[in-house]
Amino acid sequence: MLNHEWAGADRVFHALADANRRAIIQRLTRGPATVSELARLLGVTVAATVQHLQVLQTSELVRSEKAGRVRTCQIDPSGLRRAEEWLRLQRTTWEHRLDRLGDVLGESAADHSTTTTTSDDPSTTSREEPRS
Amino acid sequence: MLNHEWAGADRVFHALADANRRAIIQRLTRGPATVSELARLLGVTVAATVQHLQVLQTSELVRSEKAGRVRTCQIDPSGLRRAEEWLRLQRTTWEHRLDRLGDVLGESAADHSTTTTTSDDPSTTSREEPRS
DNA sequence: CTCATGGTTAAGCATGCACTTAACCGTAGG
DNA sequence: CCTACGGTTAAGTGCATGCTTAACCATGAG
Repeated sequence: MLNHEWAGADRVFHALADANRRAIIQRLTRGPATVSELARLLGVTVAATVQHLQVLQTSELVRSEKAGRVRTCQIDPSGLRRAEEWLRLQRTTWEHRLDRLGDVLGESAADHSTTTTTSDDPSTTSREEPRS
Repeated sequence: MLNHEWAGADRVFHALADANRRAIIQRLTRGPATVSELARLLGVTVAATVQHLQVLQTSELVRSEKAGRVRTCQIDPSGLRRAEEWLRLQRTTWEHRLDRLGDVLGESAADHSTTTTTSDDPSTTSREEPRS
């Protein structure tokens, strides 16, 4: 149930894959910052920072507004939440399977058709994006 | 506090950045699978699948054992947990900041030196990896 | 107006990455 | 032994990515 809309997962995780982008997020959790502040923090050009910010914004990890000629960036929680939920879903699914498996082993402790628990469910999962 | 050891974060998030690797994880939460099963699921070569599995293993997202000539893969929860915790830390840090900000706005509602809450904490965070 | 500051955009480049093919190894089964 | 199957490894290829420089736009200060 609630397979939700893991469409954006690709964007979010791709954004999180870069150390500098994670550093931006980490910084912004402490409070808003301007583009050049972030650039100084990362030790890269302002141009590079802007590119990172574009990625972070399209994945809904960061929001930003322009006041005068200064752009101020801050955290957008929706992206973080999405990633967090995807991970939690995977972990809980895995844990529930272990629970069921424990039940079976507890009830009929004699019969164990062992690791052949595989491949008996053809396509229940429905991939998120079968790649482009 | 508890800045822990976000060293492996780079590996984990890089691993999670690929849609096919996430598909592997998603599949393995339902139960173990062999290499060729995963290859068939992804619609790519067995060779490509092995490469993905190497990435997933070094980031502690998947474990695997070889029995005879068949390698069986399953979830390794430690990687998932690490990623989940990093995200949770960022989100909670951000939320706590909002709380403190709410306190200030509640107590001394008159004085607001507004959005200048920025840049007054030079380097409290200590980057995880200042990039190679 | 003029200059400086903060940001945006466009190439260009070098590296990394996902995938393929192809040769190869090890374990069954006949 | 011989063949088939599951997996591993090594090149090689094409595309994406992260960064830089450089030209450019817009706003604020003198």
